[in-house]
Amino acid sequence: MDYEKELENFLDKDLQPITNGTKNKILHVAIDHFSQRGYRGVSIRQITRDVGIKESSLYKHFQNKDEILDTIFANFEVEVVKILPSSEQIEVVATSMDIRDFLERGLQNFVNHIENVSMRKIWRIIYNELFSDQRARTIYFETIINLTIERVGAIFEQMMRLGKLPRQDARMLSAEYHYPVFSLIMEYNFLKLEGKSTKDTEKRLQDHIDFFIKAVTN
Amino acid sequence: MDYEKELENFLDKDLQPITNGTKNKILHVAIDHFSQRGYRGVSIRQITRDVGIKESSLYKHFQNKDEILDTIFANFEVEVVKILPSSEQIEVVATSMDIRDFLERGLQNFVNHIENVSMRKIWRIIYNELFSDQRARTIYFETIINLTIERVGAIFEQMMRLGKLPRQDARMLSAEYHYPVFSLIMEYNFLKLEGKSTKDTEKRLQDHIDFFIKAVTN
DNA sequence: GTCTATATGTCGATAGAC
DNA sequence: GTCTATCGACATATAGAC
Repeated sequence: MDYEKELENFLDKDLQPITNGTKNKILHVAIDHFSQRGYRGVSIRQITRDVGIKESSLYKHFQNKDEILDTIFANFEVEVVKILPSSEQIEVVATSMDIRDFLERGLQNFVNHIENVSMRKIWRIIYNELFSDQRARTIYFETIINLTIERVGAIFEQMMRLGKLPRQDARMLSAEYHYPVFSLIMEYNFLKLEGKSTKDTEKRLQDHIDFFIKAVTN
Repeated sequence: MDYEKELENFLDKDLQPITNGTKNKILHVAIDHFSQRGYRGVSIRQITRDVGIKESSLYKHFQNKDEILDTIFANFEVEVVKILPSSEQIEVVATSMDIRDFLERGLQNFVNHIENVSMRKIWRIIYNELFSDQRARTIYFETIINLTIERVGAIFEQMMRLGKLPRQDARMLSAEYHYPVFSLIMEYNFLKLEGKSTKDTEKRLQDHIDFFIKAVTN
């Protein structure tokens, strides 16, 4: 179960697949270092040393240090959007699942996503750069938080129409569900960072689902 | 109402008041810079330039760069503990207030705290250094999150004994209340950083209190 | 696309005069 | 407790040979 996946090949910042092995390796090494010491705390020297090339060679693959981070963020955004329900799925999901199945399925999707070591590292980079990098802020607040709340809110709304949920402000309800989830995910990421057990956090996530369903359905 | 306070004088890392004007000014300038570009992103040169002294003079006040951050964190911890209900207050608070008054009073305490510009900047430093500084992690997760949940949980428990709340897991309830609050506070801090309006966030905080009270009392 | 060599700048910290 | 002057390390990035 603790089988940990890794992204093998990345996309470049224009979302074209990277076939060059060295370029892929640069990204792997950079992700590893950035996630541990932050973008500013990592030098081109350290990256190229671990890749096994000289500093000047790196500039054949990336124009500058910032383009490496750009590429990492582009890959992250592609992956993170995959775990959200798409607009086309609203109808079928709201019809075929009850509220508990839906929430637990969503959580499981996320757990699968975060079991990918590369993804978990990029999550840390995002947190790390929130205050110093506008791109990280945009991904976190607009893509992760707001888009998630909005998409799930649309499903809640459809469930209300189908009588599966009492009528109320669907977006607000989605926010109430997700804010604790985002906090706990952050906690989860930090515990993983320190190699500690995440069992408590996983239990709290489960408790939260229970609390939420109880609060929402009576 | 938008009168913004500032901490005038700091404590040194052993919590003794700092009377030296230059040393206080170094801390003010350092807080300002660290909060904008992170600890690593700020040089001693930049700090001393804005203080109006030479680099070598700074070392008469602090042994090294890290001791500046140490001092900032020590001051923050002192201030942040002040907004939590103390163990002695549990009894009287649980007796004299109902759940809504208590939550709104707590929120108001926090808003007062964060209206202090210095404090808000140090909040940003804490967020910024969460992944790279163990001290920041400890303050955030142990002092801010866990201690808050625990103290408020104790008050919830006492309210349950007094019949002001239905009996249930008090600590879990406190966590359910606080996780959205922490998320929204983080959002609030980022909006302030970008000079944007925090009205939506304040409304969501209010909505959350309403949702929580409704969920808890029926 | 890799290398050697180097340009140019910034960093934290110290020595020692006043 | 302020200053001038400086050290040694490390940063990003480029030129040009192969």
